[in-house]
Amino acid sequence: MSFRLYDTATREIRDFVPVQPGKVGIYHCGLTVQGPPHIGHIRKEVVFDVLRRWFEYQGLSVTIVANITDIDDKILQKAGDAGRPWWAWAYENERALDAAYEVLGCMPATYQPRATGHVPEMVELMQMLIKNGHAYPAEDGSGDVYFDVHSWPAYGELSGQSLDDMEPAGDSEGRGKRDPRDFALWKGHKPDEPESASWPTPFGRGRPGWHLECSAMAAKYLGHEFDIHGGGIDLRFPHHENELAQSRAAGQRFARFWMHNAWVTMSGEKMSKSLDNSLLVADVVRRIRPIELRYYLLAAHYRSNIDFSEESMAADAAAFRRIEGYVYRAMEVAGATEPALRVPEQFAAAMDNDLAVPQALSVLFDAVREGNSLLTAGDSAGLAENLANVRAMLQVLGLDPFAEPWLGLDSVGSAGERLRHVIDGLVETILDQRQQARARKDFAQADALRDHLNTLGIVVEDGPSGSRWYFADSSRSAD
RNA sequence: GGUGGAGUGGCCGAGAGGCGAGGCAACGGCCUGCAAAGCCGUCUACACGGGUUCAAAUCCCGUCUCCACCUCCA
Repeated sequence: MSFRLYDTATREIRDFVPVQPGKVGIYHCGLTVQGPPHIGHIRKEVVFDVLRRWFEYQGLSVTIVANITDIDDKILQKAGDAGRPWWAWAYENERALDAAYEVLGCMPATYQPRATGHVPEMVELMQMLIKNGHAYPAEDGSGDVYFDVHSWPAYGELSGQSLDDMEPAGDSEGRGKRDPRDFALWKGHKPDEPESASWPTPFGRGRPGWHLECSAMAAKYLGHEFDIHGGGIDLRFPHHENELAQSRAAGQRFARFWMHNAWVTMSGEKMSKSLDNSLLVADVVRRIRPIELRYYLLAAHYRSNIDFSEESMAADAAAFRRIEGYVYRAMEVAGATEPALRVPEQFAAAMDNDLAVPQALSVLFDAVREGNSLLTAGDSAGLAENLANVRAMLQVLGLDPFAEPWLGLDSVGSAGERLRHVIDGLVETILDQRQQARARKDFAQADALRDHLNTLGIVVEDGPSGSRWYFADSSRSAD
């Protein structure tokens, strides 16, 4: 079975055939770095990270380009409000975004081009569009350049809308547009904006108009025809619609597939700063382990909304711990088993079907149950095979606790490592005392020691080969 | 007004004409000194009203409710 993917443009699931055999080019809209990322932003990264891992599992060479929009109205406004230079503001939030990728185990993009670094490419594109009659400099001398939507009959094809049904742009009055639905390719410099936020062009100083940068950068790094263009579903219109129109009008084929992920909502409503219901990644990972947050964000199908609640996040954390607990116990018995090279067929079939992660997870859970039974039965050969399969599946999802980045994530040459070493020794001393108490059937003393560890947030499990312990709400440790 | 999506058991969440997805929680059993973890079992759901069909959560018609987008948005 081959990989099939839902294409927003055609609203159907189609066979995926790469432009170049053995290679996949993906462009997805990174972020406008106006603020630190919330868990809705990062869901998109997790979705595309799983997509990328699935392609790589199949032996394809993946190129991912994720842009950073580092200049726009809101960046200028927020930086101004904070009394900071716009470029410092943008860069600070870009680093926060990179930190969020890393903490959730997302592999870095092949490249993250910044809008401000690609002004010459945008100018070239505008000149071509003007020459072809698809764009025009504003007639009011503002320095704006607009795309002429009437010049492009296919306009609206991505979002299935026709020009006649569209509401005019809210900001169109008093500007030099021929039609209120024309959109800005370039924004002329305004006297009240910092000089540093403008670049020289044949049409005067100004700055990118948001949509143009993606067309310019996608073509530069992925070519005039590439495989997948992605982003959040809200980008479908206007952003992606406009990109598509620009690039096609400039003679490019552009993306073959459009892939859009759904929201993380709060009580059914979109997460947004204006509603004051955003959950910043940096805050959430203080109270839930990042690997559990990753599980929560990928456990639902990427085209379904996740309505965030503490309860559902806790339930998914418990579900993940079921998997993790098995992997730890099995690793203790089976030793350092490497992940299998191939995932089980049913798992692959689910992933091939438009990244049906929920179904893939049901295959994974079936394997975990079987593995737990093998563990009880003492079938070490069967266990090793099962564990290898489970880890192979987890690696595709970026959730293998024994693979990077989760392995030793919080202990790299740090004071944490030394502390952890000390705690290991202390807990084991107490467990030894408890074992001695159990041996002489002093269960009151044994229980008191276990209760004491419990109050410190340490869970003790007795098994046939001794006791093991782990933190009730953090990473595990084997005895 | 236009475009798109959703409503599934106590909760989360797949599926899309017929064989109980899966997880969390709860309860019962096994295991355990007792627990925990694990295993086995129980809880038979698809917004509402019609229709098609041997058979509908799934298809058709109608209704209700919710969400998103319509040039700032992951």
